[in-house]
Amino acid sequence: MHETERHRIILSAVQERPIVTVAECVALTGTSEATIRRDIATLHKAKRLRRVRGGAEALTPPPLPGLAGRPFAYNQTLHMDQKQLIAREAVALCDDGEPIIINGGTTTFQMVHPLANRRLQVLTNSFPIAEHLLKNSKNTVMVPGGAIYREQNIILSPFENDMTRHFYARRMFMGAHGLGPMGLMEADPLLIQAEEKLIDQADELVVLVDSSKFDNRSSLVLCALERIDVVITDDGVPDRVASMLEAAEVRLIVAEAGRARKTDAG
Amino acid sequence: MHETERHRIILSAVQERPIVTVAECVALTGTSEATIRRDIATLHKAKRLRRVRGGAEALTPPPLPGLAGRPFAYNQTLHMDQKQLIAREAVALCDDGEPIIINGGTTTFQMVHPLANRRLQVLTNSFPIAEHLLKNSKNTVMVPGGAIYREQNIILSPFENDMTRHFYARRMFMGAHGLGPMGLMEADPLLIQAEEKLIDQADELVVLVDSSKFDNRSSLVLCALERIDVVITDDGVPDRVASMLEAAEVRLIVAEAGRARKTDAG
DNA sequence: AACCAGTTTCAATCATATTCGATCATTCTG
DNA sequence: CAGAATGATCGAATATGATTGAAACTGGTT
Repeated sequence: MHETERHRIILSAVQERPIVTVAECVALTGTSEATIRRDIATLHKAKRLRRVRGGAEALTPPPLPGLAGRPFAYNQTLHMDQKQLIAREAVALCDDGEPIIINGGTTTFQMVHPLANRRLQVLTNSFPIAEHLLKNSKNTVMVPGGAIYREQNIILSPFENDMTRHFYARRMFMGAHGLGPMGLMEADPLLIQAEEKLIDQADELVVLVDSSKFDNRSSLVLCALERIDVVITDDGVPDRVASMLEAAEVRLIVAEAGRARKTDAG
Repeated sequence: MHETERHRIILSAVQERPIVTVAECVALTGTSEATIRRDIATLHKAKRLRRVRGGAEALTPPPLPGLAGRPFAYNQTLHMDQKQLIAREAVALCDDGEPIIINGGTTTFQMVHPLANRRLQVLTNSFPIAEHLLKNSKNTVMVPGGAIYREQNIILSPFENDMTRHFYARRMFMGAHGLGPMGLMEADPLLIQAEEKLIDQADELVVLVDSSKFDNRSSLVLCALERIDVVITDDGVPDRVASMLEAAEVRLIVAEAGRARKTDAG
């Protein structure tokens, strides 16, 4: 067995489990302990894994997750102020008691704060949103069934017949990776799949995008502009976008910093 | 068991409760006190937790203005040691890669710690279990769809056709309110409903009950003894119960404190 | 408060088991 | 046959578990 082949095996093994022992690698490759040690040492120097006593572990950094999911936590920090303003407008559209759907994403996640003292029926495929609303609010929280994807932080079922089909909401709220003349765009096929399951389950489709999203392009188009009912964005929205939306008969809400928004909920 | 595995388990445990004792960690990992002390000292120096007399506490003070599930949090404190031992035996039954079902409950919740460094496919209707496994392990986590009930901390769908029907597991693990000649008993109708949905979706039905449960009576019988394949309990199990289970051809596993359990998994 | 048992927890030590690193013999490849 | 990769061996380094005496905490009494 060649060196690179062993390396490939070791690396794949180390990603399957939290830790692989030298003995396991020996069994896996049919070579000797000494060789495996040498391989692990090499891979360690090449920063492809971390060497620990007894074996090796994946390089995936400190597993101290405040919120589940690293890419999610990272995105959290971008354009926070705009996202919060936008989310506030979104929640302001809702009346207590109403059923709504919140699709996963970092922008929609910001809705949890204005939702804290409301009483809605919320269906969400976002695990962090469900978690937060459950712990910090009195809203009714529902989730679709399925596997929980760590990276995207969403719950997605491979099956047609799930909880989703039985739920019909007043509004569905979703973020997006981009918004342009072709329509609503996503970067991740998994998100497309998740959104398609929910998109027809509400009267009104409300899209939350901060103005940086108008420049984003992506190969995956979720739906045409005409399918959208409302777009909420910040005051950085260019005129061309505003008229594009108007042409498609999309209601445009611009969330501005100054505007005092009463939550109405009590 | 390797150092990093223990660290993972200790860190996962410390996030669940304001404090974990050395003894709890010993039970959780099957190692000695000395080792746990050394681990805690190491993690303390690495600023991953705070060392206190008797054990360790999380750095992030209290994440709980404890809205989520008070009765749950309360039950958490009862018979902890037995529950942890029992849970450890339960996890020891599983092989990596296997699909299993974990029904919600405070005893089954303890399975999350030995599961921390395993790689199984876990379907659970318990929101806290899903949350913890998602954050502190690499297991595949799946949930059924439905509303999340705060008091019981479970996800329950009113509909017949959900995710559940498509999942078939090697084993289903569940706790119970009581176990007697009539069979398995629950106190809460909601739990009965949740359990009925899952009970037929696995080869083997494994029941986790500490010995105090053998005295409990309740009006709601979930199933007969004969339906159960394995019962895991602590060494306080009375002889009459042991023979009762034997007569019903139920395999009885007694979790004992001393027994070192090697995880064998990786 | 201060004191005193009794208990629990801690730190240090040592024996043992495991793992590592270096060395050298062997095998493979061209 | 040369050169590299691999396997085996063995002393060194490290991790672990048990033991033990010191230190800290507990509750009750004066």
